[in-house]
Amino acid sequence: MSTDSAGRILDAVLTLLSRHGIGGVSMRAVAREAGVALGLVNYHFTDKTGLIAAALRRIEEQDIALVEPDPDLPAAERLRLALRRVADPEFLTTEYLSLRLQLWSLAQAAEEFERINTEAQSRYRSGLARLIRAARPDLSRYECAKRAADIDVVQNGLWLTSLLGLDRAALRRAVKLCEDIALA
Amino acid sequence: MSTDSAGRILDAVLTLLSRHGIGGVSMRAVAREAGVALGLVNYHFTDKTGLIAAALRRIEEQDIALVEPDPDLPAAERLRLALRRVADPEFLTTEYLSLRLQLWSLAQAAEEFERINTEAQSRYRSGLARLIRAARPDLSRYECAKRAADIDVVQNGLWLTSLLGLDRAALRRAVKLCEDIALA
DNA sequence: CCCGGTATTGAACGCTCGTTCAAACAGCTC
DNA sequence: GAGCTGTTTGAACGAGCGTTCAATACCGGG
Repeated sequence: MSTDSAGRILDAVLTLLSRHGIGGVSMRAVAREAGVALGLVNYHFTDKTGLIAAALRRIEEQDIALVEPDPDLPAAERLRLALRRVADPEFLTTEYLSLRLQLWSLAQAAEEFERINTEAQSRYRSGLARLIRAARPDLSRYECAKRAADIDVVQNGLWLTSLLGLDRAALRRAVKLCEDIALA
Repeated sequence: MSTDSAGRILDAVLTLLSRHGIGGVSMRAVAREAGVALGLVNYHFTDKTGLIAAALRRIEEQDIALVEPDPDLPAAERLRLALRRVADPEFLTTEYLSLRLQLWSLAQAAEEFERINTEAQSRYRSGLARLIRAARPDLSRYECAKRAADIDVVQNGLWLTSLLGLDRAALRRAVKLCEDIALA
């Protein structure tokens, strides 16, 4: 939770996005949720598109942090940690998953949103490839990128499917599948 | 493409949903896209929620048909066909993929949408399990359901990731992964 | 104490939204 | 052709939307 008004407004956007989808995000609803006056939203952010883009960038930063864990750990441990963290109860809440889904689906609404999305996706994937390479220096850079792409597919499926209802056992099997791909 | 006005209206909803997301679907935009007057939309469908729910049901039927292929083929062939069809160029167009994404993200907007989604998902998964069981009668019913769940994860990831940009080789590897899971 | 700029407020604007409805139109039977 | 039933039209309504803006509150430095 943020304390400055701009931060509270961004938090409000993400909360509403997750709760009701883009249809629930109006300038008035955002102001109400953030506990500020309507005019303040347009004071901090030029327009609605800029507001949503700022909220999008804020959440994407958290994603990148997923594949940049504690550098003091041994490489293999860092990789395993990163692969398991996507299935953490912390990230598999309905709020967070539906927020992710809403962010993805925003891409169709404006070109800027799509650019932010694909950029974050490729940053995430190359971060993952770097982790694999550190844990498995015997593999070529190309092979690591390939495996990162395959893991990305399974992880995206894991997120999406668990939003639609996925049992715990299937979830564990998916995480195991990712580890197998990374370390095969 | 439909010829009756109600069908043309549903087509218009799906077109607009895929093109601009839910934000692009207004009663007026739907009427314009379908080439009918505004009032006719509310004549065929009680309100906007009912309209979108009807469009949702229409597209889900196509999905179920994916796992119910030609019953004359041998079981193993039917399974392989179903697994490959999700990666067909016919289904991997941006229009269709972004439509799928929009449908998923609609679940947050109304309880009815969410119910339609999860219901279709479980119908699809059990259809897939039935195909696996027919191809591999030696497996237990439970094992087939497990494999269907695993394949569902990878397929969902395949769809979602290819919307964000996935190379052809990674796509082929994902399809192969599904076949390996089914026939292992 | 007052001044400067930054932060914040809420009323007001024009616009689009979803819904309603009386009217017109089409196809049909008698 | 009159009458009936089911379609189709577009104007109208009130509500909510994003944006603008003059007015107010806050606050550190002169």
